[in-house]
Amino acid sequence: MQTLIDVYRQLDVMHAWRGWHWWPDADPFEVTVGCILVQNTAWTNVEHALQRLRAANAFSAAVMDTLSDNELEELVRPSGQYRQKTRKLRAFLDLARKRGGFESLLATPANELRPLLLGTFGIGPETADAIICYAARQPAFVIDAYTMRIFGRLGIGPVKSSDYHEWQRFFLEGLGDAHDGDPRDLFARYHALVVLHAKHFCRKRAPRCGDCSLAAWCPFAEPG
DNA sequence: ACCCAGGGTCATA
DNA sequence: TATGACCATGGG
Repeated sequence: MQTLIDVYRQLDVMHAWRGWHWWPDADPFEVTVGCILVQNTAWTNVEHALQRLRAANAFSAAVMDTLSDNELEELVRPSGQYRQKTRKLRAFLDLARKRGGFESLLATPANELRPLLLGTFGIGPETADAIICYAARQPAFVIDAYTMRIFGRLGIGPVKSSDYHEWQRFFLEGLGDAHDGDPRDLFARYHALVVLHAKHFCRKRAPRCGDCSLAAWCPFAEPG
């Protein structure tokens, strides 16, 4: 039986050469906006929206707040569900303002920040954890459809369940003390690798993951 | 011409 | 609590 750290190391060596890019260096507000825009949406579409926001110089809570609904909708349109997402961004901006600004909000400790985010329209468990992990840079393990798909196929985790917090508990307990160093880095990189891996190897309709080293562990892998 | 993507909300039973 | 409709654009 493979531990979660085993899988992590495997993913790490598999994708290190690929030159994967993620968000750690990006502006926290841009990351936050991306977390909301990417909901059930292909990342390429989000890129287009981010591009437009950049061109409009809308990447601060203060500036975005001055935009009308119509202006914001047009900027965000390529990411799909643009009216919903405008509402969601608006709700987040309201929260930030109530908490003394964006910086102040993200500086709030995770155990206090998470409920605040979850109480905001358009922010569920995954988006909240993604914001805490990648924008606020505080420890949070993000679970998404990819995570459950990959590990479900590997036969690891609460396989029969699709409950977010069951999966999250499984990872937090499983990683527990098995790592050294800052858990923020492990959590952030782990989820990033899962997403990257799934994009390349684990299509939704495919019965199992594609031709990767994890296939050796997959119970559905064809005998080699 | 489909199929679906790094979810979340709301209505119904 | 557990499903299902709905959101909506762009890439494969």
